[in-house]
Amino acid sequence: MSESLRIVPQPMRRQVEEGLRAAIVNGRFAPGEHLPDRVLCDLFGASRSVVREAVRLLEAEGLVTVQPNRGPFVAHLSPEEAAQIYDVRGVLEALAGESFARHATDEERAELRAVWEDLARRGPGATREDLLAIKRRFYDVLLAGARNAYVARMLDQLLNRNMQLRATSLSDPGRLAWTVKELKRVIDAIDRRDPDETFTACREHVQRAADVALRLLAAHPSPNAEDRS
Amino acid sequence: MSESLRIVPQPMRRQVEEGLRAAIVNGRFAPGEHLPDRVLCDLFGASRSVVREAVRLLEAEGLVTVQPNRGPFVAHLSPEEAAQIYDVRGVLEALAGESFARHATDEERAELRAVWEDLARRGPGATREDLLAIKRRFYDVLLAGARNAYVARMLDQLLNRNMQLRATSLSDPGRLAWTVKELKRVIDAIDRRDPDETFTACREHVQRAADVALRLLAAHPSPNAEDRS
DNA sequence: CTATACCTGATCGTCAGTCAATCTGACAAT
DNA sequence: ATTGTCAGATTGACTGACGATCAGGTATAG
Repeated sequence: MSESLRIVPQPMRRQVEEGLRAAIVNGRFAPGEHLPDRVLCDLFGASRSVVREAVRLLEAEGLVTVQPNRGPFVAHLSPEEAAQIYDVRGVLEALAGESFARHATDEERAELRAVWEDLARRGPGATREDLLAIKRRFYDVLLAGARNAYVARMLDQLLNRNMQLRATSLSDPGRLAWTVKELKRVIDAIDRRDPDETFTACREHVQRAADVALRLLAAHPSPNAEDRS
Repeated sequence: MSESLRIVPQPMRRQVEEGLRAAIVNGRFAPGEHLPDRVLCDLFGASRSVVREAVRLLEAEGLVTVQPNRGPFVAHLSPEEAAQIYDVRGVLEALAGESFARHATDEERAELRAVWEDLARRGPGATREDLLAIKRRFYDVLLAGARNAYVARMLDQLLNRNMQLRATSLSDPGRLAWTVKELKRVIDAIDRRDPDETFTACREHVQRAADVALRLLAAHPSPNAEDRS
């Protein structure tokens, strides 16, 4: 575990990238909104070069779509895309869990259980932000113990991509209790050092979350979906 | 299936991006090689802006690593990274197969089987390029029938990332016969409309390929691995 | 002879300005 | 109502420039 003490300069490009990503996943820009270079430039106080490079990265992540000669737009999330994302999330999270069950240290297992207990203590009065923060910690511990940088990177992207959906499904009353129960199955399988059961438990957990989220999405039919014919 | 007749301009940025990616995965640049902006500029006849944007994308794909103030280098592939990539490939390919078994049309199933038969007809005298081309067609058909753009994009990236390894493992004598046999299990499961068995068969196929590739990698210990202490 | 200090060239990160191509929207003409 | 045209805005791409940073070699001190 050689901790790198090297300090890495944070280029302005990365600040713009992270700022823009945060603004999108937190909903400060509405889906479909137009983000011309000009406004991004004086919003971040950067030149067009760095803004354009940052936008390219977010385009590769799927957070913005760039129409030729029209510029970047905040990406929509269609129900079909959402379902696809949940499918991929399912197998990646399952792999992460399986890997965690194989490779994590005892400390990491204990920490994961601690995060779960933190979540289980929450009553129905917990705010969305609290729940998202705890879930984020859960993922951080899980991915750290999984010893696989690729699954971590890809899962991060997918979690960003459907952040809005996660927020709405987490606010569904009664979902919290099910989440806690499903994650208990994951934790227990991990403690039993049972990778296969962990895999299955993780995948089914995501599948349940997908069912809730997609049901809500069908009920609330796409708040800002100007469809492009 | 509304075919879009819209013509899309191919920006110069994309040409540079694809050209550079092809050059790297085909081994025209050695791992660890330094690719300064300057040489890329007059190699592609483009300006620094577009070269830099293209390099950013390849950095996000993991094909190049950019050291601050030193520029882009062709990425190395350590044995640990290779193993991680194969793990992720396993679950993604399994998901693709499972999805194909669920959603593909009869025509697509027939085409997948045709590609497999094409592969099975090859004797041990087949060239690496031929085998890679057939395998590429197999993936194209599989991903098209899986109806999931995300798994397609991510799997594409991973296949590019470890192209060198795939080439070496495909050239291993006797590997072809095993590949054909493993893929037959996949095809048969698909024809039986058995998503679960397809999932397992795909994942085990990738696992076997990983075993061969990583064994070769351990024998041929990293041809160009100047390790950075 | 070794080790430190220093200098120099190369490269990156960023910026500002320019130019052509293209899209949008409105307005005019048929 | 449809078509044609024009002005403004925006993108795609290029160029030149400047300071900051790093690698490598050279000179100097011990």
